[in-house]
Amino acid sequence: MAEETDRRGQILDAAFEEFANKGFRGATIKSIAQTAKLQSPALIYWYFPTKEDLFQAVLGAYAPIMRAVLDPAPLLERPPEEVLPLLARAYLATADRPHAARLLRLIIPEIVRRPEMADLIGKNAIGRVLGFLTTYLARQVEEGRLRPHDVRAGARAFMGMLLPQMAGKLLLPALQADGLTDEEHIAAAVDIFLRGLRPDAPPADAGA
Amino acid sequence: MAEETDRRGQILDAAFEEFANKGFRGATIKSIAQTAKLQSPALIYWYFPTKEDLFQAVLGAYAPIMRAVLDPAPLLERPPEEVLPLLARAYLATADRPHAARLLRLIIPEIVRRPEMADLIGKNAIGRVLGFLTTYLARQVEEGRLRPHDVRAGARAFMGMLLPQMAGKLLLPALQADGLTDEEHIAAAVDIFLRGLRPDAPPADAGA
DNA sequence: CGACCTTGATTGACCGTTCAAGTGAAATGG
DNA sequence: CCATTTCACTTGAACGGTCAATCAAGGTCG
Repeated sequence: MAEETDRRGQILDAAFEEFANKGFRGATIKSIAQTAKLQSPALIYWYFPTKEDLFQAVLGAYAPIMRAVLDPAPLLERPPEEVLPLLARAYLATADRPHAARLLRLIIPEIVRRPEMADLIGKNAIGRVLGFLTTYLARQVEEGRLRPHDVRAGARAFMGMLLPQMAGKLLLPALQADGLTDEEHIAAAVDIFLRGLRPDAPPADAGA
Repeated sequence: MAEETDRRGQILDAAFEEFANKGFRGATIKSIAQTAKLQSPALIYWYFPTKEDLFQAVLGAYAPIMRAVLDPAPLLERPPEEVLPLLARAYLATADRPHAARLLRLIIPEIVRRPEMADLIGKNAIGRVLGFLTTYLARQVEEGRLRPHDVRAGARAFMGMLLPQMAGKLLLPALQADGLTDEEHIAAAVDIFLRGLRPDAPPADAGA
């Protein structure tokens, strides 16, 4: 949209859409050229040496879309009652942002087929969110706001609780049949998680 | 393995492996024929009219692998402390069964590209597990073993808590870096979930 | 013989990619 | 001031390769 005058951006946009809809193999140079309204597919090769390079360029150009979700701000000091709903909301909201949703649909199948991409996403995206949550939970345990537990599992569990809802919006519309809204799910999930980790039986010798 | 004498089964096995490794488009009739050690790819067309039909046949032949996970036995009456770990263990164990793992790797990308498959999986597989969990949780709430809550969200949350661990085994080996074992994760997740839904603070005016 | 199975060669479509020829606007030179 | 060269960009046509699918011919049983 914003790139209509810029040929390179025009191609990048079209390639993004085509790759997201049909996958790397399913999207063809010709179909990308058509989506970009080029008169000839050959033009793509003026800007990108190969289809694979175009794919990587699309990834590089649109990856920053996820930055907001991946860098969960300096919330380390805020209490979980505040942080977790915030995180959950930001997380589920990505499925409502068309570009982010398309990026996810683009990435998921490629994770399955390309080990390097699985490594990249595992370490840089999911690993980072999980890493933040892990240190955050550990900190909250230290401060006595959560009971001691395996924070690696805690982080996985919290992130995971949101995944089926996410999948319902992104991939499996059938899951939305029961009409559970994001806010309802977030409220219930955060409630279960927080009650499950509430330090309601502190040891007698707990100091500050 | 068990089908080596049966040509049709031999092709089905090879097609399963190829489709799971390379996807529908990536696997070719020729590569399937090579994997099945056929002298000619044309033989495939004696048993299956088209590549698409072969794909559907593979799905039909190997889908029953997931039956054990999808039909969670008549556990409705057992208490959650018993049922949830059992369910979680059966669920995560599928990633260790090579055939089941391959089936999942086959299905996931096709869910993204084929809306009909998304519908099929959403309703028949995930929907069924979620459905069982929903009615199970509702029953446990009725019997006072869990506190009242939105059971739709509860079911999603519990299933979801296991997903990151599953993903680590199946798709994103990078997530296994922290060395969290299945049993550790199951223990921690079930613990959080059960404490989070423990009916330990009944409202004052709670009736029967 | 005839039903079932197997094969090598082939077809037509489409793929990613290349290429030589063109375009038009800016830079150059007289 | 205009003619000419230059160069970034664009185009249509074509190339070699691979794909799913076809087919006629042969083999192998009962």
